[in-house]
Amino acid sequence: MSVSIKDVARHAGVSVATVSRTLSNGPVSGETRLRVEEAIRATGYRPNLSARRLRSQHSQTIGLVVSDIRNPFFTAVSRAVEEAAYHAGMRVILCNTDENPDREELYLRLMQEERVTGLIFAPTRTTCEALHRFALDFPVVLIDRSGPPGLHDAVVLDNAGASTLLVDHLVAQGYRRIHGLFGNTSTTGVERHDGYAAAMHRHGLTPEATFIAPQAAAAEAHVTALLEGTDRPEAVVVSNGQLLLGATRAVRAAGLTMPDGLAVAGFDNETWTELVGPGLTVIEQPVQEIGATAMALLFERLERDDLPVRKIVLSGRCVIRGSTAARS
Amino acid sequence: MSVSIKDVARHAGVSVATVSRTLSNGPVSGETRLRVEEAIRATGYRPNLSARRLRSQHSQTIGLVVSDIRNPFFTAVSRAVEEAAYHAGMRVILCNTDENPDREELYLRLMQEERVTGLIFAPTRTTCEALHRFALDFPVVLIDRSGPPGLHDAVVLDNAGASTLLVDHLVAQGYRRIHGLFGNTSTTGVERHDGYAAAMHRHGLTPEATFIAPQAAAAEAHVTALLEGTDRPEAVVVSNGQLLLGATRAVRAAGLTMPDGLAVAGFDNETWTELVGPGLTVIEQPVQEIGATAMALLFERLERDDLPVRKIVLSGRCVIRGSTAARS
DNA sequence: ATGAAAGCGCTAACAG
DNA sequence: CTGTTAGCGCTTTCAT
Repeated sequence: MSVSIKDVARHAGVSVATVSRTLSNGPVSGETRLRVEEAIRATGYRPNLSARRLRSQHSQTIGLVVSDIRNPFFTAVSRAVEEAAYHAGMRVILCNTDENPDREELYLRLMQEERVTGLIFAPTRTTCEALHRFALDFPVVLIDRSGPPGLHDAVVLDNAGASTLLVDHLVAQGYRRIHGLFGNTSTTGVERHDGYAAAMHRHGLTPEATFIAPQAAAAEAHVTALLEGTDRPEAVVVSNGQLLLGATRAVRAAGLTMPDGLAVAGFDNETWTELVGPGLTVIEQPVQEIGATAMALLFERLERDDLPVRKIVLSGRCVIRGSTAARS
Repeated sequence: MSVSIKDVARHAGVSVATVSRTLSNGPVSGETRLRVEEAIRATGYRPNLSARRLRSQHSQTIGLVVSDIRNPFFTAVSRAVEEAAYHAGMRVILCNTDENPDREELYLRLMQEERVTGLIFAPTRTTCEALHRFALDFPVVLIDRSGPPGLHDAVVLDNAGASTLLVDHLVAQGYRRIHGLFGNTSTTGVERHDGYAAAMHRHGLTPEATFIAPQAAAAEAHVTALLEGTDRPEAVVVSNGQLLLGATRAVRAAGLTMPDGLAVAGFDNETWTELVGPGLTVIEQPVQEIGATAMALLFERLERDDLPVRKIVLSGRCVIRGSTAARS
């Protein structure tokens, strides 16, 4: 058994209340304080957070539930969240759902049992729609994907706008037959598709889009098929880092180069996009800011729960590289 | 205030003990059980984990303290750890230290206050040596870096052996003037250096190694200087993914290609190493296995605390790619 | 300034 | 099978 406040009290010859006061800088005489501090050192006492939380009724804990921390987007966001938590004296519980609704549900329950102070959540479409059923009694901020409007605060990218940037750029570079590849589990994929389709129409072009599982292998298979097909597209727009990876592999495996064989543009400015071939044109998301803003929204709502529901839409930046060089 | 076991008891017309028994599948009559379950549903009751932990005196929580979750090595390890925890019904608290000893100390204290069941820890050299001072009363498994022998269980890569693989390969490919670049904050860097130096000597070559801060920018600056210098090396061995990134950038920035301008070999089989230039020759670490093994050691020690201290040394796999093609 | 005592939500004896 | 009760470690009145 570990040493408790009682042991410290005994050691210092005072009551537990006095120890507690010393710990919280309450009213304690200088001499007593010294004795208590000495006793703490001697016993190696460390407060028990479970007991504190039970007594104080707040957990000082933020939940962070994402699909997969290995996705660099979430990795970066999680660092920003942890940083903000650290400065607010809070801790973070991290959960990976693999976009699996069952696991999302399990972890939402866990968040309730932990009595988290607040939750930052990137839900699948499925759970997003069912979120109201959970009767969560702490504030939730959605990131990356937003739910039915008006229910929860959210921080998202201007997905449609970002797609537009990519399509406009490709068109300006002389590309016409531009295929789109989008993830099929999140609202993000849908929004990016819609922006793509709208931009294509505006340019008088015909969108040709496919929704696929958000994994590199799926994208690789699909792009390989496109490249082997009879009417190979000139360019492809790809809706996230994983799919971009698959597309890149497919182009290389086909022995082609960018942009001659296929121009490629996508989302997520991951480390490697700068290094592969002529560099990949991508939308850079303000990842750090997304995490920090989510935490800021959370803290504001904890202060005042009568705030209107806010949806913060941040813009992506188009990083232009060689994979979309002007069509010759 | 959230609903407690008391509210459920009142709602069901039973005592709190009966509710508790129902929750833990204790001896409760079928009819009562139904009434309680109904009450739980009606009230939306969720057990309070702080209270449970206080009462039961175990936290069902694993601490995971790493330098930076954005480092893909730790990202992958953390997923393996979380997976094992998930299956054992445990939670994971994740902390990033940025290799900062102050922050390490703070988080070690937090681990004590959380009364974690066990800790998985990648310490800096500084903290590693001072670890015994903390009097941690839970098992610790070190990963990636091991401390003074005999104190804590550890799961590490055969770093020296992996360096040897790289040097032997480079020499076999015809390279002689092979420079080494190693991180200066962890024991890992030291071991990789030692393996490199020993292998060089064995081949009758002179090691020329530098220890630098484990950041891409530092490696980029250093390799740029090497390339601009009068006696440019033929090849470089680089001790982790971040440094590898910096080295790659430097080669590109100098307008050179691999391996003609500079052959490059390093550690960590990150996604992009396959895609950049002719592909990078790297040591692939069994990341998933490292995390899983660390958790296995932890659980074993929880079962029996009289086990001898174990250090599991896993071998890396050398993935040969174009960046070290035979010297012409 | 200090101590005694209640109680946060829960589980585990112990009684019945 | 079920209820009563004590107590996990801590903070916070309420006295003194």
